[in-house]
Amino acid sequence: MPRTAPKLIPASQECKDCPIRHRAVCAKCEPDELDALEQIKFYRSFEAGQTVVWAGDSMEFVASVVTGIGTLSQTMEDGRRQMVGLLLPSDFVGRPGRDTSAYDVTAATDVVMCCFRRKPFQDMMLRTPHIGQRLLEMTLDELDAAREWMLLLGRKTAREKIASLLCIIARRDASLKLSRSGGSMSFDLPLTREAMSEYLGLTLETVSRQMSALRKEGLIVTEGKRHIVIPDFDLLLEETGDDSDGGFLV
Amino acid sequence: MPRTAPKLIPASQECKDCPIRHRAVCAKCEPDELDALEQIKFYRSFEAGQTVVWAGDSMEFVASVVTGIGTLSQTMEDGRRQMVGLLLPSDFVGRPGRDTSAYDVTAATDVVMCCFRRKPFQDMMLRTPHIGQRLLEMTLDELDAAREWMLLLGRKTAREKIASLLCIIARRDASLKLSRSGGSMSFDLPLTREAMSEYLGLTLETVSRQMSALRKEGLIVTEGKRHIVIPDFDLLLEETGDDSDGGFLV
DNA sequence: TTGTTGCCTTGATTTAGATCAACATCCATG
DNA sequence: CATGGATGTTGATCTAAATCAAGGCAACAA
Repeated sequence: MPRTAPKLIPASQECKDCPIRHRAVCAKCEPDELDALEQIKFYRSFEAGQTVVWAGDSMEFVASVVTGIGTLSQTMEDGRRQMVGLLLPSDFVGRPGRDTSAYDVTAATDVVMCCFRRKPFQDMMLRTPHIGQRLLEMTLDELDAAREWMLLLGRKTAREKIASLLCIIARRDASLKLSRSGGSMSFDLPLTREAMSEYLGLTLETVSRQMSALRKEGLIVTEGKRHIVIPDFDLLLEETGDDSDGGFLV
Repeated sequence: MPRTAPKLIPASQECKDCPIRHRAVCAKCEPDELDALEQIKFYRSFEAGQTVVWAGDSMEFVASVVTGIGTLSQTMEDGRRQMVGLLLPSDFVGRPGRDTSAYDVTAATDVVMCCFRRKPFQDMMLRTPHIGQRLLEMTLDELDAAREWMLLLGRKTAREKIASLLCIIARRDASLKLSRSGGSMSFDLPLTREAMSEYLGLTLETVSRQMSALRKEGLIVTEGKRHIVIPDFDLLLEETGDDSDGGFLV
């Protein structure tokens, strides 16, 4: 599938003077622009499970995830919940021009965010077109990801959903590029079974059962509840129902 | 839900000299920018059911829908299909910077598109920041719509899905603003039962059954297969499972 | 007029995943 | 080191939607 993977700015283009390299917003920043960003920037950290903002609450900043993993979710009146966004390091949170959050934003693991006060950030976007251009790129990538996710929600079986989620996390979690060797890779699942079920549009029981099934068949190996080893990534990929080429693997 | 409705540019800001008012891309255009757009613009029309491009095919233009309704769909190897985008007049098609279509683009009704050659359009975006800004706005709106759609696919019942789709079309189809009177409105369904099922992640039999159920209960009235009358919009809205305020109703 | 074709509807049956329920494991804490 | 709460697993049963199957109806062509 032709989904474009979120582009990471090559290290050579990062803002070296920037204490944290918030690649999301200042990939091409000039010194004066960087100064301006510094002026309106602050950090916030959240513990695993903590809510960053509730849907409908006012949000006086936009932010970029520095470390950890967050989620965006929608809740129906009767409590049914669907995750609609997964936030990984360098992902952008918040919509310039909107002053309340459209979604519940939650820290799945401990999270550090680099925040920018919203109003001055918006002003800066007007003066600095490449920030908007970068944001457009990122938003288009997110839209592609959302559409891939819609296929998963609408048409995949529970087994395919689980395999897809594991492959998505394995692919996107930069931390485990290191622990990859041969066809095998391993990582810590950043999501509880409940969070996985909210991601996939399933119940947590079904998630648990399918995880057990994949384990029994040797497609995954678990160490404790959360640590996952994928002995053969291509084998797991075949269970996702996606085109064999993997499409958006980069 | 705080989804922002796609913003239509007020008539006062439209390009009066532009034969079709492709509001999507030239809301604030200066005369010289308008000229540049005219240079790279052409029209194409498609019959209902015709495919505009297949996923993976090269697409040498980006476009704005002038009239009619189109769809974006993804297909799995075994033929399972999921619609991932609905294109209504003024919606934008194609991704600047990408030369092949990520999705099957299909005309649901007869469609006219205002196309711009991709390369020059991209060049123009670099020179003309407000086009990019407008595109960012539109992409963020689409992302919100996609996330609403994810909630529908992941968590709603068949009945709620059908009610939601009818409300979405009723709300977005500008043509029927006119046929609204009191709480009732009516319109021609632009989708076949099969297309509805691809939108909703259901089978066409389930779509048909739920339509019949809503008809029997008087929530909708049908004239022929395709013409729908909604006697009381609020009553139908209650069947969608969404928050009572409707959220993104404008 | 009589096929033929494309949509749509309805009925009978099956099934994947939900729901209800019990129990296991792992910590953190008094 | 017992206690309690959060998290995860597994089993039994139920059900919403899928699947399989048969027709209906309008448009159109021979």
